[in-house]
Amino acid sequence: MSDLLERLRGRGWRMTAQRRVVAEVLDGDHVHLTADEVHARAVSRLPEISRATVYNTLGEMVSLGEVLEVSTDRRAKRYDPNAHRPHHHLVCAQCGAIRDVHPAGNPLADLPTDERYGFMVSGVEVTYRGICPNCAATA
Amino acid sequence: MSDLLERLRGRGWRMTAQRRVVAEVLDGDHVHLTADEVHARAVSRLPEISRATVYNTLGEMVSLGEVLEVSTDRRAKRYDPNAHRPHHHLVCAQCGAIRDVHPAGNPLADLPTDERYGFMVSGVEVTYRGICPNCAATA
DNA sequence: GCTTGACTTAGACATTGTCCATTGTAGGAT
DNA sequence: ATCCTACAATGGACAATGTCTAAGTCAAGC
Repeated sequence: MSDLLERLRGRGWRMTAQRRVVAEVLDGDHVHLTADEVHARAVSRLPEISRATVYNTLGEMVSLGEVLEVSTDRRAKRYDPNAHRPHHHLVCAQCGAIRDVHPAGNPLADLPTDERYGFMVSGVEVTYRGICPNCAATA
Repeated sequence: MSDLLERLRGRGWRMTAQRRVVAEVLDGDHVHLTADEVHARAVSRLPEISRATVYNTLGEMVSLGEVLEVSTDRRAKRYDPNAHRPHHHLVCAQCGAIRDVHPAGNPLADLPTDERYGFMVSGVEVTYRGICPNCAATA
């Protein structure tokens, strides 16, 4: 079930109840929770887990490259466990729903040398914005 | 000098000293200040301008479509006066420097229908990340 | 079953942004 | 030129998100 948990264990992570819960909460496709949402769900399984621990644990997972930080809106970072398949995001401007997408083309190749200003360009994020079917129907 | 100021005046904006200062601070190319940076520079010209006014004024300019909100890092929104030529951003992962870039290609066309999940896709943001020449030299 | 260093906790603190009631003022009307 | 009035600015409280620290707790190796 939890591939994420397995990978973390394989890296010699000290396995605590708190970390297990955070990893379990984050597992899946199209999962993009904020730190607070992760905390809320973690609390429902492990009532005494603290906010600081959730933030720490998420931060460590990001450092290990097992989870991606995404910021599709300005309110809070979101955490995406799907770190091993490169992908971009499609965000509903109204309700904030997020889907992972895999566009054709390679944006990195589209940035000409004379537009790089001498930077060593290492990555690119693409965020598509629109209205999801749900919000379009309700509107 | 200030095209931005001219455009705003043309929209029937009530012109106050505060708004003038904010518009002047924001004018130029490759300008991507945070609200607090705008406030700091505005204060040096108009000591009694308040934070709330800067936030309000920036928000209004964004609503009018004369200024873009950019969030290249998670710390604070940045404001980009270059709203009338579509462009994307190249960000230094170390020092946060930002350049406007104009990549070839059209990312919107690269998103296949079966990856749109029924969304009405209206826009796309592309953020390139790398290390700027300055930081590369110091490293 | 100990020991130890890493992990967790609670809460104070920092940063960024928003709101509201009050005061001030730009720009049209007189 | 002066007055009015709606719109703008002020400042300070508040909210949301995230970070830090000191003290207590526990997983994992011996």
